[in-house]
Formats: sequence, structure tokens, C-alpha cells
Amino acid sequence: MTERSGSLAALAEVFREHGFEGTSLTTISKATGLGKGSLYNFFPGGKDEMMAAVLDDIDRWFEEAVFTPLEAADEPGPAIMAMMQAVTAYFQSGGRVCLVGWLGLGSSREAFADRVNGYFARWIATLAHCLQTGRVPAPRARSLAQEAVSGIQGAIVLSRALDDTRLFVRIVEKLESELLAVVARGES
Amino acid sequence: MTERSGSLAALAEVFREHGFEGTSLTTISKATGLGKGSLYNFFPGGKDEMMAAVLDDIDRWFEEAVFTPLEAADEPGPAIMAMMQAVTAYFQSGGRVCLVGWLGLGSSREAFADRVNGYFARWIATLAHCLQTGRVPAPRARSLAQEAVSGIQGAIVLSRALDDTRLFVRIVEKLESELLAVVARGES
DNA sequence: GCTAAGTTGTACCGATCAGTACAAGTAAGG
DNA sequence: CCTTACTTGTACTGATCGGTACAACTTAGC
Repeated sequence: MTERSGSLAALAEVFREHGFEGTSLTTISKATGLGKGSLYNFFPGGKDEMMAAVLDDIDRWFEEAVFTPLEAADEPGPAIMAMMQAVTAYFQSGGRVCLVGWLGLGSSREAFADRVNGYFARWIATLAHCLQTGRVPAPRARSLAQEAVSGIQGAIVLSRALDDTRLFVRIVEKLESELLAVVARGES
Repeated sequence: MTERSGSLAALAEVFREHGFEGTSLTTISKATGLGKGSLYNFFPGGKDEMMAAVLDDIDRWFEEAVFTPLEAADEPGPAIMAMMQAVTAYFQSGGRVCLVGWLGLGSSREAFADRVNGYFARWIATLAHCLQTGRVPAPRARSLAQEAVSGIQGAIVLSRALDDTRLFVRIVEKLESELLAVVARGES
């Protein structure tokens, strides 16, 4: 079980680099250092189960580092700043792809639709909740949260395409300052 | 030649659905109705050349429907509105993926890096140019253009993930109104 | 109607795909 | 030491991969 979870990081990285369809078992084997035997021993369900395990791991990380802090925060400003910092580090300033967002683009989407949907829905919900603690009305908070999450995804796509991590940082800072302005103003 | 260009639409659609790595010649053959013989007759370079032809087609469309109007506009407001309308129709309110943005995520990126980079660079440049005609200073125009293009890409990712085309429309409208507000204000 | 050029289907290539089978290896418990 | 359970590498399967070869076919010019 420890070997399985130990390989999750490498597994995630290789999926992020090649996508689901583009990742072969040979690639996975090389990346994790595990032979096919071990791979199918730990993940009897094959590639699908490997991706599912990776998604579990991602969920766990975001739950702990992003979602829970957003929900638990009693003041929105610092929580928003912490979220943006965590996200920037996680996505390596746009150098690292959002696997969940990517999955949503492809035809493998159907297989993981619930996971993909849940990830973004929870992100938006917790961020909106955080904004509401700053006296932002619920509908507005929800819209702002959607725009922020959408904006982060766009920053990943664009900064990857232009190979410019500074662009990611700048856009995310802009998104942050917009949110901070709203909560600082007390209400909208 | 007419058969080749006639198959480009189907080719583009199947690439959009499965990505580059996820699209097999069998899939392409079915989607276009052409056998392998015809496929390699029209595209001797194989899958790479097919994707290149699709990207050419996309470039052509955007050049005509988006970039040139942005550059030729003497008034930014209507040009921005026209761009957003064209883009919303093209991406089918987020139901359709941006193939170029997708390519930038994957490892097949390297093969098409210049195309991907050029596409977004030109989009940003023409939009920034358009904003400058509305007396927006060059650096600000560039930043706003980057944010708008990034925002559109994010809207595609998020609306696909949540399977909600209204979300795409709403976010794009928001982006539009922000740009319009800037140019209406005369200056920043 | 003959030729030449372009088009198409089909059979095939070696490589690689995801996945299976299983024997050999390892380690822990008693 | 022996068993039992887990782990691992290797060899293999049939299917499919991208790509090639080529013969059959259509079409157009003359």
C-alpha cells in the first residue's frame, strides 16, 4: 500500500505530461520504476484505476490545502491570498497542467465526468462560501468564484501555450486583487 | 484538392474530440469517410500533416473572422463585441474545445509549439491593437488583451468540465463588458 | 478506345498497445 | 525451516497502432 501511494506522484506527473490517452503502460512503467507485474498488482483495474487513484490524490491535496482552508476561514482576505499562493505553487506558475481541467476537454471525459465536475464544483462552492463571509451576497459570490476558477484555468492554458510563467503569475495576481477589492469594499 | 479541404472540417472535429494522441487513423478514416489510401494520398505526411492542415484551416478562419476585423476596426467597441460573438459561435458556447489551446497542454506541444504560440500571440496582438485605437495605452492594452484571451480559454475549460454552456456565455459577457468599460472610459 | 494521372480499397508491415499468466523472488509468522 | 502471502520480472496474448505497397478503379485528354 505504501509502494502504491509512493508511486502516485510519478503517476500523476506522467499523466499530466501526456494526458490520459497519450500515456502508455510502458511510459508509466518507466516513470514509476515499476514493472507491469507490480503495476497490475497495485492497480488491478489498469490505466483507469491508476488515473482514479491519481484523481483521489489530487482531491485529497486540494481538500486539505485549498478547500478546507477556504471553508474554515473567518476572514476572506487572507484565505484568498493563501489560496492563490497555494495554487500558484501547485501549478508551478502555469508550468504544470491542471490534470482535471485537461480531462474535461477530452473524450475520456465521460469516464471521469463526475470527478471532474465535482472538483470544480467544490472549488467554486468553497470559494463562494469564503466570499460570503466577507459579506458578499450569495449570487455575486458564486459568480465571482466561477470567474476566478475559470480565470486560473485560462491562465494555465495561455501561459503554457506562450511558455511564459510570468504571465500566469500576473493574471493570477490580477484575479486575486479583484477578489480582494470586492471583500475589502465590504459588500458589492 | 477539393476533397482534401472538404475533409478538413471532419478532421478538425475528430481532433477536437479526441486530441492529437487520442485520435487514431481508424477514427479519422471513419470520421472523414476516406480510406487509408486516400488519407495518405492527400496527406503524405500522415497524422502530423493532417493536424498541420487543420491548424492552417483554423488560422485562416481566425485571421478572417477575428484578427483582421480587430486590426481594421476604427472603433474598438463594436469590434470587441463582434469578436466575442464570433468566438462564442465558433466555440459553440464552450461546447467545442479550442484545439490550439489543447495542443499547448500536451507533450505533442513541442511539435506544434510555434503554431500554438503564434495563434495566441496574434490574437493578443490584434486585440491589444484594437484597444489602443480606443486610446488605451499600449502596456495596459496588452495586459487587457492577455487577460481576455486567457479568460476565454478558461471559460472553455470550466464550462466543459461543468457541462454548462450558459456559464461560458456569462463569463464571456463579463469579459466583454470589462473591455467595453475600459474603452468607453476613453482612457484607463 | 487508349493512355496517363489521380484516386481508392485492401492487404500487409513491424511496433506498440493494454492486459494476462505465471514462475521466481522476497519477506514475515510461527 | 517451512509455510503463506505478497511482490516482481518476463514472456506472452490478441488487438490496434501509424504507415506502406500496390493493384483495381475512375476520370480526363486526346
